[in-house]
Amino acid sequence: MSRYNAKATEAKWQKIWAEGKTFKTDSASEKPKYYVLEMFPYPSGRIHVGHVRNYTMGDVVARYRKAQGYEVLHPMGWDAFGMPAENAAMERKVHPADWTYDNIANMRNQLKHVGLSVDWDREFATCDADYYGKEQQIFIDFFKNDLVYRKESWVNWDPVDNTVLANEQVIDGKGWRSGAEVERRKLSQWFLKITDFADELLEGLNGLDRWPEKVRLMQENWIGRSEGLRFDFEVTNPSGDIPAKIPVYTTRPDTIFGASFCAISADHPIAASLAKDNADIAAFVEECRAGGTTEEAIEKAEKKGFDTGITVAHPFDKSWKLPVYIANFVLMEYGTGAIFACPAGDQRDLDFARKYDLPVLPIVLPEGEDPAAYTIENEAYTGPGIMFNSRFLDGMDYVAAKAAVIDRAEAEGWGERTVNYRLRDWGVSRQRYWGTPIPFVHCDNCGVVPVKSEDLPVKLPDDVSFDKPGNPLEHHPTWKHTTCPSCSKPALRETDTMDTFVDSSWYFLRFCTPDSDAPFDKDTTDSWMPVNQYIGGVEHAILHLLYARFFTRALKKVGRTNIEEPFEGLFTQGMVNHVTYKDSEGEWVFPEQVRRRDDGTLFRSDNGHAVTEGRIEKMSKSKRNVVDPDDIIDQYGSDTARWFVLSDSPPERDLLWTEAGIEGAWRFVQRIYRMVEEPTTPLAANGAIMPDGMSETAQALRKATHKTIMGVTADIENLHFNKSVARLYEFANAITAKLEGDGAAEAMREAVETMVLLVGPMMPHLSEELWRRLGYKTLVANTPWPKALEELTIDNTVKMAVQVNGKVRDTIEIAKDMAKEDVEAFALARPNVTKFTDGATIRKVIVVPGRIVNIVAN
RNA sequence: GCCCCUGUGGCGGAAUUGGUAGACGCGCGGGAUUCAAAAUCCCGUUCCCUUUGGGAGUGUCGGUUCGAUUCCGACCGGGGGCACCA
Repeated sequence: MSRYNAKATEAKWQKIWAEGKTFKTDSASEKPKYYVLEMFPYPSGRIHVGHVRNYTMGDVVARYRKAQGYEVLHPMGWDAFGMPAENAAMERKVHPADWTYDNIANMRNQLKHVGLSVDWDREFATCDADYYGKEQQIFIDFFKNDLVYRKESWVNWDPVDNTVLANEQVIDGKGWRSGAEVERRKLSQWFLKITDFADELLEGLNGLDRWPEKVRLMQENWIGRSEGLRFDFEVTNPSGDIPAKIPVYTTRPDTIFGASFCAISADHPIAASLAKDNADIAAFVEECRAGGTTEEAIEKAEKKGFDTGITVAHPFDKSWKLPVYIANFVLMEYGTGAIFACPAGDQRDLDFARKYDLPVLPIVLPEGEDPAAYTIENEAYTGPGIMFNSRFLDGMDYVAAKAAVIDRAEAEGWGERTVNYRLRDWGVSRQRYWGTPIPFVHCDNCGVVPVKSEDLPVKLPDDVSFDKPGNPLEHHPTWKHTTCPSCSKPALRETDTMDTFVDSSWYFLRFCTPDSDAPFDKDTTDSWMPVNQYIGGVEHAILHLLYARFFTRALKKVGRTNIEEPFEGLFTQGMVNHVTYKDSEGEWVFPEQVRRRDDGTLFRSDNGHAVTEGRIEKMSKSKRNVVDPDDIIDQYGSDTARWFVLSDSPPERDLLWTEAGIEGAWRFVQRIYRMVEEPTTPLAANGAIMPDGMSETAQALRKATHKTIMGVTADIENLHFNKSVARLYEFANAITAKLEGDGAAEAMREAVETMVLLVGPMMPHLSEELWRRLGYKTLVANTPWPKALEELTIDNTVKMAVQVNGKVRDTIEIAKDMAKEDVEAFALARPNVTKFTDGATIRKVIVVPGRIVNIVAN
């Protein structure tokens, strides 16, 4: 029996594709365009199985579309800036650039072994000066269009590493590297005005009908639009720095007569001015700032406040005075940093009121409650109801009351209807080396000045030291010293670099024209955009995808594109999981070290320790439940790995990696190979014509062939790769079934050729190899997708189930176009049916043509 | 706490608009081939009942329907997102 040599064959075809530039994309092509993109990888050093799954899915789409006659853009690059490179520099004394480019070289090599239909000529890394220089240009464009600004803002500061930490890098209130207690500091930071686009980004979600509902929902929640009333409280006892008015925002203006106090954030300007002359207030404000970075701390945090002594007048009754508290649960970043509190209608306000013994007046009466007896105890009521205890609102539905209060506020001029967003502007400053330098200069005369376009890129210095904590750009002896682009006097460079999410917010545009002197060529890029199918991990559902959407809109605003939404279709694939193994010492064990004894017990190959199987978890280095794609490809070949990651699990769900599964895929590879090399029925000659009279089995095979074409096409179209895999298995079973009589050789030839073409997107190397062995000189990669002959797939008879009282009692095979009455009569006469209907009265017979007959009898 | 998704054999999972539940794969059992093994091929494999045959069955309990994995309600389990957002 001949065996397929995957390793040698795959290398051969990869070479042919590369040398023939098979997957080079021509932007000038007359064909319709299709842009397939997978989220580009971070060059961590090695690819993992998750990458294989992600890129295989994209590759199936790309190859399928190419076969469909599209000019396909399917590029690859590297999201190459970020902290791990600096960590490596600190730990191993390697330069971040060297570390990164070495990793890229390794991973590129690994990816090439997967056999992706990528146009490698378009490859770039975000850490290429050519790329980040263009990014600096975009940043300056944004600055000139008021989309970039500087603002003092609170950051997580690691006092040991002397750096700002992202929220994700703060673990239990401590720096993830140093372990030091994180401080809050106010620093001048660069921001991008994503909030200008809040409404657009929200509205735009409606048009993204090829995005997962889940992702749209997550973005919607993240943007967090709310409608309410903004109004001013008049301070009744203003003095010194205390202003005459305190603006507040509420989504529940209907509850205004349940107001009990006003609360301001510890970061509110009023709190700050009070703290100047009052040590107790200063201490309280400090306390508020210290606590509460972690979720757990917030959950457990007690509501705390400080009575400022200030009072404000109720907007509807100037004689009604409300105390003003500084409260630890009020956020400066949302709304106006101050609230009116109605304890009966808000749990936080209620907790606070109970603690400080403030009034709790119920104002919304739930249905069925007695207004005389209804009280609020320890649970606020936030549901619907009728207003009471609310003067002119009494008796109104709470929704009508909302509108009534806003209308009055607007008419009387002390408030207005306002929309608020949870979304904040995007702080992009990072005090790090390995990122895109923010292209600005600080001049004593001219202030903050953008670098001139002709001086871009502002390159990172090569000679940097990571010995000292903090930002190496700041420590560099000369780099930051420059001259002002405007007045030419000595000035200082900005030493902040950009958040790496900026790099990934426009790379898909650069791929369209990677050699452009501009960030990208507008016309060509617009001809490719939007990305027709974007594929990546759901972990990017919010940040990356929202930032990319914002960037595209912002780039439209500055005139660089006419596109609004970057990704027409989005697919989020699941993770790859594997069982975990632990040995008797409690140490995690790599799967390849696990051996099985005859009695089924497991042990470690290196030291013989007993091994137990643990939970199935996401592959992670720390738990050692990882499989190296290189090993798999070396042993079974890329096609086997590709086939396996597409099998079984729906692509959006997690995939369980098993040894048995990969072997199953390998068996299938061999099976297809044998279909060509050792066919059970000899194949007709290449190009043979179907004879007129064909045997029943030959016709059945033809029918299976064309049904499979239809099914697999629909499945790939809908990204249901697991279903197309199942269909191809079924088709393989049909091919191996007994075949004889006239036309057998021709039907077999057609079936096998179809199989080879249909598996092409999934197992491209095997497909090319067999296509050649079938006598073709062309590449499958350049061969059109097979077309189903629909007339062959139509059945003349149908099988129908016959139910009696909803239970299946018989199946009948009848002519497809048999009249309803005839079907009914036929079914009623069947012995398996009469057995159940004899002695009963037939009440009703339901005939659904082609599907079912149900006889109701009792 | 709020929002969302999900629950089908030993396992991963199929099942147009409600119409024969369990396709396909894995695993397992049996057989063929072989001196033997690997590989390959064939048969069986939801559970229960004594079989020809019947009964139950898609997390649980109800509802709508001739008919529910599919639609509706309540509950239970698993997963995800957000989180003091006024």
